[in-house]
Amino acid sequence: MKSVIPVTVVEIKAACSQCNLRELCLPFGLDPREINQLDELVGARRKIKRQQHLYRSGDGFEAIYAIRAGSFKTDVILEDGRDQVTGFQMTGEVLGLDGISTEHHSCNAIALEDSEVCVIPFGRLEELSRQVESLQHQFHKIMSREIVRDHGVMMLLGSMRAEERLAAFLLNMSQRFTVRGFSPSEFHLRMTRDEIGSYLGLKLETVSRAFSRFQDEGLVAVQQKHIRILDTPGLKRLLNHHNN
Amino acid sequence: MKSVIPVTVVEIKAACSQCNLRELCLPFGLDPREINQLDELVGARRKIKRQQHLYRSGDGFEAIYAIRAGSFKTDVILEDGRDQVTGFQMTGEVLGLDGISTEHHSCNAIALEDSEVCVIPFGRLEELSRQVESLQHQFHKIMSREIVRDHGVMMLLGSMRAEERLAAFLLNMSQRFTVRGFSPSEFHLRMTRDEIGSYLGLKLETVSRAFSRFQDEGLVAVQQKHIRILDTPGLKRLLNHHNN
DNA sequence: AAATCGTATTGACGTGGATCAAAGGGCTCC
DNA sequence: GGAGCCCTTTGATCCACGTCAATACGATTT
Repeated sequence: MKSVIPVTVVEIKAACSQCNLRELCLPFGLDPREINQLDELVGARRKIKRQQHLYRSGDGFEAIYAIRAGSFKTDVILEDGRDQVTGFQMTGEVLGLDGISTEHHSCNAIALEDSEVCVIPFGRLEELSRQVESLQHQFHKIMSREIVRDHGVMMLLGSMRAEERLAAFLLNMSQRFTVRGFSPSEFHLRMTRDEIGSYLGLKLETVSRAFSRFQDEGLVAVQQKHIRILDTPGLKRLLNHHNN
Repeated sequence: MKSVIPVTVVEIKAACSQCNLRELCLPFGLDPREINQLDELVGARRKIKRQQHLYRSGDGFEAIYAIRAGSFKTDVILEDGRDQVTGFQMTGEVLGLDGISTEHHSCNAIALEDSEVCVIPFGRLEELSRQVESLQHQFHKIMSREIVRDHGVMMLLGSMRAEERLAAFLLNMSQRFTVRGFSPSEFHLRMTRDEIGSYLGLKLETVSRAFSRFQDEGLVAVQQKHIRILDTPGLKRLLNHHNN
């Protein structure tokens, strides 16, 4: 348990204009004046400890969240207990879009590590995006991107074999780390094999075995959650040249 | 081939105000004056013959489409030829949202039968939804609904067995027919076993066998594409009581 | 530094759905 | 209204992944 530390005002209030993630996030494409307007509506930041929920399925929907630091998973749970991880989210990505349709969230968002989000009250976002065309458009792009991403996951779940799924996953992670200024070839996964498996529609043992196979073939070096990609073209080949 | 019939003006121009699908579609929640504004931006209707593309992956994005009559499938195709059906769309549903994120479509939309869509130029939709709050909100709901739907498909593909997937599919179709005023228990599928299989991540033989099993168990009566659901609770039981 | 617990790896074996194959059956298009 | 072709069904066999089980590893706690 953390001891009680006085929180300074600058920490409480989000400020897109100062944020180095703004090129990935909602402010993308806005001019400085417009970003200031966005600053005014973005509420306080909220810290979420590892394993804690940002929101739960069924919660009323009031805001969307931009990830300021850390990472999350989203999942859906069936009555009989089965669950499916629907995505992993990194800094600059937006959480909570599922809640718009029914005014209630339809999935759970759980922090994979101690994280921080910017709270964006949705009513006020709609209001501002009626005034700021570029914000409106960027928001629509973010929603559309989520739809396109989901189609990619369907392709993966519906038509790929285990090793292809894992290769696609690793390449995707690599690409997203790269965009954020990290190494494309070496990174730390924040999720367990079980969570990767759930996302990829595989059992954790199958994920583990696929990692081992990749390691044997010299494609990656795996040490628990630490991944070093040794042969990116090799991984890509696994995806495209499916022996049909 | 239909003979050449002179097309009247009222047929050419879409008119949401006259459309019996407006409660399912973009005009939902708008007052009569607002619907008239929407009428003005919705372009001509466009007829798409069975098996023809409404748009293709890679096409530039200019408009979204509301299905006025008929039905569609969307699919994604990989370089190696594998394809994945990402959805089936019915009247009142909106197609093309995938194109917003990159200004290009990322999937194909193909008519399952002779169909007709209303063309909604996207730039003008954004413009109007800056002025009409209820339109803006309805549009956001439609996009969000698509995201939630996709999560459901991921759940299906990632954690369900073949018969559960087909049961979920049938119940979903039934529900959507019901909303449109058709029988919940008796309907005609417009897609082939192969397309159902692609959507559900199964081979067509598996789909066919699952249908036969359902028939043997008295859950449904299947005659090619004509489906009669005999035991809805039975199908639901298949879904929820997964013997874990 | 030992104890504990969650996470990961690896092996042996079972099975659900894929694959291969063949035979009808019903649309579609002349 | 008939020919051809696509679609569907069903059977036999195979294999990728799931299941069950044991062990090992690493991080955290005490």
